[in-house]
Amino acid sequence: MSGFSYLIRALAGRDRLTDNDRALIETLPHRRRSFPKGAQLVVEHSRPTESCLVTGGITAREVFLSDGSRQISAMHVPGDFVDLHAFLLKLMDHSVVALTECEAVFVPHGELLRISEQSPHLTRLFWLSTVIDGAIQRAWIASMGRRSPLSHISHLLCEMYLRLQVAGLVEGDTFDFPISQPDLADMLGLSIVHVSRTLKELRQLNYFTWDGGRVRMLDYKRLAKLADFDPTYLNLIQEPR
Amino acid sequence: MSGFSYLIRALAGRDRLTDNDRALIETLPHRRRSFPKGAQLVVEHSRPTESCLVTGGITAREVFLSDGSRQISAMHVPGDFVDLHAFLLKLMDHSVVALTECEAVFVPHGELLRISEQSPHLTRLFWLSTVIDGAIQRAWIASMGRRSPLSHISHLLCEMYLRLQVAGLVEGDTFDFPISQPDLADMLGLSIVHVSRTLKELRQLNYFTWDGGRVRMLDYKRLAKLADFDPTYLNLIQEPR
DNA sequence: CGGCAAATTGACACATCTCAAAGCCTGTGG
DNA sequence: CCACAGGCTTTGAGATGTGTCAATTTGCCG
Repeated sequence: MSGFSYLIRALAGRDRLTDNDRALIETLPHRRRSFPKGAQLVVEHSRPTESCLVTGGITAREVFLSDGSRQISAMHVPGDFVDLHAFLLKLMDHSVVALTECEAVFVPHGELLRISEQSPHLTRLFWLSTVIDGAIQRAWIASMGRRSPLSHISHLLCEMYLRLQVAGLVEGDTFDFPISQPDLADMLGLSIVHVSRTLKELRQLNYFTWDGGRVRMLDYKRLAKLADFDPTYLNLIQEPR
Repeated sequence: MSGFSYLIRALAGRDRLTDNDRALIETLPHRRRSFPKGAQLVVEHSRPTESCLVTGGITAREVFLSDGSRQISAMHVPGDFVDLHAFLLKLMDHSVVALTECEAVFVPHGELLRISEQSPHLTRLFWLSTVIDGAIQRAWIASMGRRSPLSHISHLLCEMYLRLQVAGLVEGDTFDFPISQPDLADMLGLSIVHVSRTLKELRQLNYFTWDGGRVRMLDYKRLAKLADFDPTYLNLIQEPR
C-alpha cells in the first residue's frame, strides 16, 4: 500500500480523480518517517523544503505564547496534507506535533512546484485541501467563541467522526481517538480541570463512550443536535473542482 | 484606478509580479457592486458562481448558531480576495457581511478556472492568499483560546494596523476602523458589556486612541508586547512563490 | 514493582455574563 | 431647525462559569 492511498481517498471523496491525477500522486518522490508521541514533525519559525502528509496517527498544529501557554489550532488525520501550507508560506508560523505515535510522508517542494506547473486539476485539488483546512478552522473559531464547552466537545467529536470516516478509520460506530485531556484543553482553550468536569457531564448523557482511547458513537444524531453540527464545511461531496 | 489595484498591491508585497501576472489580473472580467453597512455580499448555504474581492470598506465572515448567537471568523480589508474559497468549496459554509459601507468586485468562477489553467504562477499567488487567510484564522484561534480579552483586542489592532498598511490605508499612525462594539464582541467571542469594559481598561494604558471610528497608534511597540504579537503569520515578505 | 503522566475531585478565587437602566450619537421626518 | 427613534456605549449589581491550587487516584510503561 502506497503512502499516498489515504490522500487519494480523501481527494477522491471531493472530486473524480483521473488516472493521470492518481499517477502523478503515486509517483511523487518522498521519504517516509515515523514519530513518537509528542515529537514535532515541523518546527515553528523553520523554513521547510518539504511538505508533510499524515499517513498514520493524529497530528496537530500548535503555538506557544510567551507565558508558556499552548494553543492547538488544528488536528490532522491520515490523508491530510498537513503541511501543504509551507509550500507557499515558506516560513512556519506554528509547529506540527504528533498527538499520538504517527507516521508521515515528506514531499520536496520542488515536486509540488512541478505539479503546479504541470497539472492544473491536481493543483486545484491540493488548493482545495488547504481551503478545507481553513473551513475547519472557522468552525473551530465559532466553537470557541459561541459554543458552551459541552457543545464544543460534542462538535469536535462529530467532526472527527466524519473526518475519520473519510479516511476509512471508523469501524461500525467506533474509532480510535487517544487524545489526552491536556491536549484537549489546549484545543478547546479551557483548563484541564474544566475539560475533565465537562467530559464527566457529557458522559452522563450517554451519547457516546470514550474509554481506552477509543470512541463509540451511541447516538450521533442527538450529539450533533447538542453540538449544533452542520457538516457543510467539511465538503464531503464529490463535484468537479 | 482599476478595482484590482489593491489586490495587485497585496500580491506584490508577497512575490514579484510579472507584467503578464498584472495583465491577467487587470483584464479579468468583473462587475463592481456597492453595499450598505450590514448587507450580506455572499450568503451562507448559497452556491456562488462568482468570487468577490473587497475594494473598499471592511467585510467579515459570519455564522449564526441555532440559539441566535453570531460568530465572526475573519475580517477583510481592501485587497483581500475574500471569497476565493467559494471557487473551490462550491457551497458556502458562512456569509460575508459588510461591517462598514463597502465596495467589492465580483469575478466569475469560469475566469478563475481559466487562470488556473493558464498561469501556474498567478494560481499559486491566489492559493497563497487563501493560505494566508488560514494563517490569520489560526492566530485568531490562539487569541480566543489563550489570550486575555485585553491582549486579544491588542492583537487584533496590531494585525489590522499591519494589514491596512499593506493596503496603503494607514496615514502616519492613524487608520479608519469604524467597527462597533457589538461586532467586536462577535469577533472576540465576548459579551458586548465585557468588550466595553475591556476597551475602557485598554484606553487607560494610552497605547492608542480610538475615537469616531479612527484609530491612532501611540505606542505600537508596547501594544505588540501586550498582545504577544508576532507578525510572521501575515507573510509580509516578498519572495518567490 | 516503581515512577510518572493523566484523570478526578473539592474548595475557593476570579472572570465573564446577564439583566437593567441611563446617556449619547446620528440620521430622519415633520 | 427641532423632535424623535434606534442603535451604540457605558455603568452597576448580582448570578454563573471557569480557573487555580492542592490532594488523591488511576493507569500505563519501563
